[in-house]
Amino acid sequence: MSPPAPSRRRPRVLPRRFYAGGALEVAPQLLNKLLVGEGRAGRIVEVEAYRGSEDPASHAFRGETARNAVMFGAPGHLYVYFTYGMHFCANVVCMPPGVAEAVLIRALAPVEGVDLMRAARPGIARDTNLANGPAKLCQAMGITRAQDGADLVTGSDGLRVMDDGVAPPTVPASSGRVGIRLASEWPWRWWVPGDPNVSKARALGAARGR
DNA sequence: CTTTGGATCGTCT
DNA sequence: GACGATCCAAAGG
Repeated sequence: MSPPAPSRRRPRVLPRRFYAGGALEVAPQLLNKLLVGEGRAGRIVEVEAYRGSEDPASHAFRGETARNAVMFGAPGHLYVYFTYGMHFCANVVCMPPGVAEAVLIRALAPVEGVDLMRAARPGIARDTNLANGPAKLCQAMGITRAQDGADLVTGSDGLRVMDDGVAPPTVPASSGRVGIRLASEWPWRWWVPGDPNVSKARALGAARGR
């Protein structure tokens, strides 16, 4: 009898074709992948899908502007936006140029460079509070509008998404999307069941999973 | 533990 | 001129 195969292997960059499909397929597949950069790495444990023209909650719903231009570009790039006058949030762009779909990364489990994440978020006591929210993880990873458009496949801007062999959950937990008014009931939020780094959503309707 | 309000400014109407 | 794909501290149970 040999022991069970280890779930981790040397991390590999996800290929461009990983992002070729729609946000609804890519989002749950991104769970347990690694966001790597700036000497830091975090495992993606919570995501949300946004679909441009068919989704009234999407930044791309009303067409292309200077802010959301990256969403209309090639897949595998990072769309970073500024909101609430002080926060950044990061999305992975899906689908071919001209079709604006993206996956918002909502939470990371810190994996590497925790000291750097702490330095970027002074005053945070517990590791599970370093990146358990879309703006928190940008702060922890050092992501700002300077990384808008970063290519996550070539890593030319210092950021990559990698696969270390940990599979996505067979049955991810899901619920409606957080913090939006229109179409908030659409079940396009997914997370790794039971992970302590998943964000604490404010008042949210019945969630499935855990 | 939960609830509430303030911070702060780019973006689009 | 209004409103966020949010976070945090403070106050109450």
